[in-house]
This record gives sequence, C-alpha cells and structure tokens, in this order.
Amino acid sequence: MSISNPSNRILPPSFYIRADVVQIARELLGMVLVTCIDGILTAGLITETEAYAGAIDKASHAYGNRRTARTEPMFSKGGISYVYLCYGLHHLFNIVTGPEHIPHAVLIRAISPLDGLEDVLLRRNKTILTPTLSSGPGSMSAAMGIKRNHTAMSLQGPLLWIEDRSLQPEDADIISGTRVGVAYAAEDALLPFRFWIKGNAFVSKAKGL
DNA sequence: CAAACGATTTTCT
DNA sequence: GAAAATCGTTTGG
Repeated sequence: MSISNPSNRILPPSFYIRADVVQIARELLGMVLVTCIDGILTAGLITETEAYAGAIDKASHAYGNRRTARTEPMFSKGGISYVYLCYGLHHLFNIVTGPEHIPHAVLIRAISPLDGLEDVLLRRNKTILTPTLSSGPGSMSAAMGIKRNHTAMSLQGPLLWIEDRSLQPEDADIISGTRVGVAYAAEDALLPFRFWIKGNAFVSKAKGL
C-alpha cells in the first residue's frame, strides 16, 4: 500500500496553536494520525477525542496550572505530544494545543486503522480487525505503537504527525458528550468536551452522554 | 522515604 | 458484571 506524498497534508503548527481547544478537538475528528515508530509506518482515522482545558478544567492534569515534570509538555506551544502512563499499564496519547504557557490538550480516544493494518494487528497480538483493536485511549496507543517515551514529541514528524486527507465527517455526524473517567472533576465532568463520529464502530464503548 | 492513586483494558466468573 | 493487572507520579510524613 502506497502513501502518496503526505508531506503537504501534514497539519501545520498553526492548526494547534489556536486558543480554542474544544474546537480543535472537534476538528481533529476525521484527521489521520500517522506514526513511524521502530521504522513501522501505521495510520488511523481519528474517530473520538476529548478536550482538556488546562488551568480552568478540574479534569486536567494541569488544573490550576499545576506544573510538574510529567505535565510540562502541556505548557509548551501547541503541536507536540503529551503521553503519560495511566493505571500503570496504559499509555494515553494527547495532542498539546494553544500558545505557550496555556496547558491545553486533546486526548485521542480511538482511531479506525487505515495504513499498516498487519503491523497494528501484531502490536495488539490480534489476527482480525475488530473495533476493540483501537477503540479506547489505551488500546489506540498500543495499536499505533505510542509509548510514554513519545511524550513532548513534535507533531511535524518524523515519528508522529497528523494528516488532513479530506476525510472529515459532516457536522451532522459529529456527536458531543461528557468525558470518560473524570467523575473526580465535579461540575467539570459535565462539560460536553468529548467528540465522536456518529455511528462509527471505532468509538470506545465507555458511557458518556 | 512511604503510600495512594489513576483521562483503562482484559480476563475471569 | 466483577476483579485483576501494574507502576510512574504525586503527595504526605
């Protein structure tokens, strides 16, 4: 399978540096996440995202501008990754957005495989394509080969980048709801900061309005 | 320095 | 549906 000159389809830094993280989370639906890790190129269509609005968002690791070694990448200029270990065994991949010092990020919760399916199956120790292959933030990262050491990495490549292949859903096919696993965030858990593509099989089964 | 805790997934009953 | 798996980060003493 050939990838036709993707260079001019890579989302530029200007896409990420904008201020509205919720809008960016929405626009990322239908974009294509590409990784070239250990020399293996794989790609998937982004089907589910969640916005984390840093300083003012109780669900964010950077709530109240809490700055630690782990959260440091979120305070950088938009356009890099933020990957951290969750529950001791899952690597969760985020896209840092906004200008420098504004710790906004978008969690990529699910993708639908596009390129390199054979390698994706190997990474997940599976033999057939099913939604569980890459639906859910932990399994998505595993499918794409993303690990914690890929944090604070440029989204202009050469290991990670996002392409616009003109596959965005219609506005009517974008659904929003509450974020998953953030009950501790009190009233902010009710914010409609989760987005997914209507009817897509590759959306996590976790509950959310 | 010790202890608790996840932006979850998989397996077992 | 319940419970285990599993460990870096953060917080408290």
